[in-house]
Amino acid sequence: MTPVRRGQWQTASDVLAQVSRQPSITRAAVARALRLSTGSATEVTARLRDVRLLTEAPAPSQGRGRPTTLLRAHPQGPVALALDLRQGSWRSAIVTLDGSFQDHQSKRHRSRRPQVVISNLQREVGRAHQVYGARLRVVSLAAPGTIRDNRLMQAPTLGWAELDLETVTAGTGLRLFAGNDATLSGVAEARTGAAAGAGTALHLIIEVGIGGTLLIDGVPAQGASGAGGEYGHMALGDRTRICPCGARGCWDLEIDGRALARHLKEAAPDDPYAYTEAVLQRTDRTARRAVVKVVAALASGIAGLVNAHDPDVITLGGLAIPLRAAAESTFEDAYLDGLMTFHRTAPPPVLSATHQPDGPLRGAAALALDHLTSEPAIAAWVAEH
Amino acid sequence: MTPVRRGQWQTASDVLAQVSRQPSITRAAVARALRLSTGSATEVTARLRDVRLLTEAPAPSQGRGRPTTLLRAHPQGPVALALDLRQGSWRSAIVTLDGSFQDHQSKRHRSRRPQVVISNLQREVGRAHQVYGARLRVVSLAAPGTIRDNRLMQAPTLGWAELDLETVTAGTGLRLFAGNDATLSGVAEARTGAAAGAGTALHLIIEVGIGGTLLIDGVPAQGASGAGGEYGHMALGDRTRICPCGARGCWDLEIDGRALARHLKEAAPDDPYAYTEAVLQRTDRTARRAVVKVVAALASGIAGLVNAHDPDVITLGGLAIPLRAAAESTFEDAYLDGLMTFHRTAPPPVLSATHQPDGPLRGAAALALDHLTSEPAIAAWVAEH
DNA sequence: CCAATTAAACTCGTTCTACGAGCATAAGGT
DNA sequence: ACCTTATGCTCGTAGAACGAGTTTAATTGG
Repeated sequence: MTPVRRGQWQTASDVLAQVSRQPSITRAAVARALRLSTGSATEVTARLRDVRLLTEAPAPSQGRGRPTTLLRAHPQGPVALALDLRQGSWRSAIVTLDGSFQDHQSKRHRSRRPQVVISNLQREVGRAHQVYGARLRVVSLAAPGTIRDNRLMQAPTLGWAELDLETVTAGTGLRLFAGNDATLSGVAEARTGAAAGAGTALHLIIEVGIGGTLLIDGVPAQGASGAGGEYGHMALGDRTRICPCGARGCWDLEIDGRALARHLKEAAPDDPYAYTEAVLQRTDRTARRAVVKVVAALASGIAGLVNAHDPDVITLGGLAIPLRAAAESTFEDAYLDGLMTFHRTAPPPVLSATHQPDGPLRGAAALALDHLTSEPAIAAWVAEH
Repeated sequence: MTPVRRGQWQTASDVLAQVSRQPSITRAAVARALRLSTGSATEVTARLRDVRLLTEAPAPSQGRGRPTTLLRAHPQGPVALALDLRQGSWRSAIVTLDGSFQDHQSKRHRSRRPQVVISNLQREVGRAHQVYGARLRVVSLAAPGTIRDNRLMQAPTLGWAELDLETVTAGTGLRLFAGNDATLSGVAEARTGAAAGAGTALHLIIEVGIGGTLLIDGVPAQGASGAGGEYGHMALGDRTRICPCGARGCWDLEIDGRALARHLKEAAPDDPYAYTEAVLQRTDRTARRAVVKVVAALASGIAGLVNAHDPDVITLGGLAIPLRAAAESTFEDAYLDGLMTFHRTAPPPVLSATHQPDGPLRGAAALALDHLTSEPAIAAWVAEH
């Protein structure tokens, strides 16, 4: 029997991780990045070719010297299915080892009943399973709600009760990675978006309430059961207000359409997202004043999180971007005002997310690829070939 | 020339990490924990003995079977110097690879002037350098203040201005790891204290204000420049109050002696720590009421952090322990009240820190050992022998 | 158009870690 | 005394990665 040596596919795994993070990276670039000798590079790529994980294509020559090759996913290599469940629609894509999407599609929900939506997802998993067979290794799913150990605990946007998401892959034997959509869009930003390369990044996204995640070297701090990142439920607001989450004074209630409606003395909106967009269109002074209050609450909350976590960069998504844009100077003032003095000389930049609508799907794909490129997954794949 | 193979001392490093975390662990236990074959265990320990990193001593027999050996630090092996700078005193200890302390001492400051204190630390480093020579590899320092890239940015407890801590090891060529005392005591808890084994742990300590850290697998989330963990400077409090840190509404101002004094309508205390202890002694209703308010602010803030980070466990240190004990039911109520509903069925336990006065020094030692047991450090040590 | 230059790939012998299988050893139990 | 059990030791084997030397495929410049 072949001895399964500790670290047997270590370098191979590192190479694949590089490839998945920087699609169409060259072999020479990988070798440089991992400080591999040319001999080792030759050997490891040959091995990866043999087991149908990578293929090589001649790279366009870049000046003098022997041209290098582009590392691509093998046409018979392993794939993952990434799913993004949204309020009004869902998306799916097959991801290959080089991080590229195939069969990318987006469909509207005909019914929003959990059973219907989940069975649509199941059907998609089943289809991918049929088309790709043993090449399909793992399914990852982004969902708009609090997720704990692959269970959807609360999803106010969808209006769903607690729900086991494992049913999506039930019967296929495929491993599922379910994650919060805000968390996963944070992963996308930290890997290939506005926070790329940051050691510590904070991602915040406003839709209904605020969600987000702290990312350390591109890895989200998901907590004990994966339910981390509910920054909207810290008591940064008015303690007399009760949040649907069960707690009081939640930040959530200060920074979205519900807060705008309160400031405008209007009834609580059914769809706080659309309501916020509508208020942002208005130019009257009352509306502007409401927006300013919300933006100040957003910025000072962010400042507190900067004090707490000292990130290299903060990325904003969803309504946080237009909100901030609508009151740029308010944002800046409240942000600086909330920072500890020593942070003020070089405050971490607050950037707009670059992956906008694709964030959750990209992030889900990234986590799936982390799994595909892990040593055990490679070893398992090799054992089958 | 010997090829420096990737992962050359990988297993050796793993073994040393085990030894440093569980002093007087047996060789057989290490082999089991790392899933090493007996052959590999024999080989790796022999290698570590050869390079003077470990020694073996016969272990007391534990029932049937051939008795195993205890792995101990080699008497000529590498050591680290751990320092803990406090308000009224400082401590030092030499740490060996098995995590045990030698030359543990504690001295009061004669003067608290930065120059005097720092030169005392320098002298201690110099002494250790003379006594241990090339065996001394690294110095780690815990300090009560915000630390960024080995600079002390603000230290309200000490009353010091910004200060470069690198001077402590200047001239010796030794690498310094400086860290916030609350962060380091969190490391101690997560490694060998009340949060041992927790994947995600939150440590909070009240002295003057509140400090702490989020720990993921025992590693503190220190942020971009190491200044992370300032949870006391999130705006959980009254926005009209200005904090010495420069921000407003800081949680800090709600949970220590300053808050108690406000509630009691007394003047802001010079020494909020001692003041808190004094108020905790009092049994009159006014004092009790003030304590209750502070405890509620503490507990609901903690609940918000639980929502945000979903830790397995929270550990409390410093005055947080007697404060909570003084109003146990208030704490419990406010804690549960601030949690999102789904957390309430099994809220993460809030435990008292077990390392109490030694926390920062233990944590500093732990981080120093992380460095000593790292592959590059081992390779460097081996190259010299 | 043919060197010269350059960067990268390939070949090969070597080193080193870790493995597994089998054997040896030191305790407790009968 | 002999069995059982847990552990340590020996040894042959395999795989990964290295370095040095060689080859290859591009650009550049005469």
